[in-house]
Amino acid sequence: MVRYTREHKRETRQRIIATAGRRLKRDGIDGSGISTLMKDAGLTNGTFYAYFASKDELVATAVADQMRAQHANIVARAAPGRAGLEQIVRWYFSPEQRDSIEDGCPNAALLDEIARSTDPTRQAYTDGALVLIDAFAARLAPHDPPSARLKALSFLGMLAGTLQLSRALTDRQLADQLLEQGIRNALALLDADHPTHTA
Amino acid sequence: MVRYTREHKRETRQRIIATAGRRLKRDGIDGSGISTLMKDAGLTNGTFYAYFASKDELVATAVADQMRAQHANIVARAAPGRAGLEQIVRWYFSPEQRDSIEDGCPNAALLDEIARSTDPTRQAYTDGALVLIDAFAARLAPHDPPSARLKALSFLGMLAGTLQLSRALTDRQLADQLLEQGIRNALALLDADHPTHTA
DNA sequence: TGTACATCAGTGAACGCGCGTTCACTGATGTAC
DNA sequence: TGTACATCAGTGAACGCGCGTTCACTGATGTAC
Repeated sequence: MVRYTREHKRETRQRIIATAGRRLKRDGIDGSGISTLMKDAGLTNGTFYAYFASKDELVATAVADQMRAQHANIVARAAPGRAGLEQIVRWYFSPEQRDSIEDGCPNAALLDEIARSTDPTRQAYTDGALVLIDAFAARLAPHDPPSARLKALSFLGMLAGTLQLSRALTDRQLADQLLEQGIRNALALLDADHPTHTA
Repeated sequence: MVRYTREHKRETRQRIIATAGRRLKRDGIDGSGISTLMKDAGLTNGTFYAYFASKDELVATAVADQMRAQHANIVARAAPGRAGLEQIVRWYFSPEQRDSIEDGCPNAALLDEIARSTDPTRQAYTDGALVLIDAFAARLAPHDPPSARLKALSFLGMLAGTLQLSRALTDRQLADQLLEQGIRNALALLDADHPTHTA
């Protein structure tokens, strides 16, 4: 077994970040302890500080990683133009993605906790969100992406809030209907003319 | 001083619920301890269980109270029809309401934590949300409110998600621009034709 | 009206537990000679 | 090539602390006679 190599340690670190991302989305930031986070990665609590200076640092790193993964796996893989955005919307508002919080969108799972977090975490989130919305904007206005940035940003907020609401409701049928309504609203927003942000 | 009366105890209970609502919105559910919640109401931790069977019960009660207050203070006081909804939107997306989390909207402050909560809390939230959206629907479609329920529900999700996002971003200017874009999107949603929910 | 007693809102210390963090230690691996 | 040693990923117990919850107690108020 390869152990005392930089590669091994990098892989272990990456594994901690990835499993922490899932756990944080599932149980929340305050709801996830170091011991649990390390156990998820197959390790004990003691070795945590060989990888991160504090829980805060792991949280910020995991949030950044989750946003990056969201971009790489979902957004960057979608078709160009409006068709890609419609793909994303339909995936986003599917009952499957709503019900699998661990594998789902970090925005919907953590947004209000991130707003309460320390600066490094909020900064990591902001950086990740900017990458996401640039990819949205490029599909909204291929000729002039910057003009669509605000629309892309509000689009992200709408997606996350609607999904959170669908997750919070105890009335399953209503929650499902909300997802369908979310698709209609999102498509309408995409098709609406957008004013340039200097207007 | 009046002490050993039902009234006194009811008032104290109401005070705990009200201050807890503010604290929960500020620090989150997992981030607020019993001692702090009681100290906020001018009491010590020991007497908590004379008022509530568990933290869970207080959380569910405080969420219900916050939703009720949101309805009574903001929504029910708004003008009838579209004008009232526009009032609400402009208040909701004002920088003041975004920056005063304690006094602000419980949906935006707690939605993802509520989605992770126990059934009583999710039920309390759902009940409160239904009252809110019925008031929205009555203004969206005064002639036939039920036809506008889903639109009203998605409207709530959009409001909460956009506000959360504006709170999470570290780029203040972008966060402010998002609020303005939120107003535009919300008004556009209000003005769009809505299909009946049976269509 | 005055006094003895019952009521009960509220106190504050304690319970076991898990938190974030620290640290002495282990033992498999890599390296030097 | 074989052996002694250095390295270091990982362990597991412990730190002080705050958590949710329990409980014996206090003392001001209300009630009975």
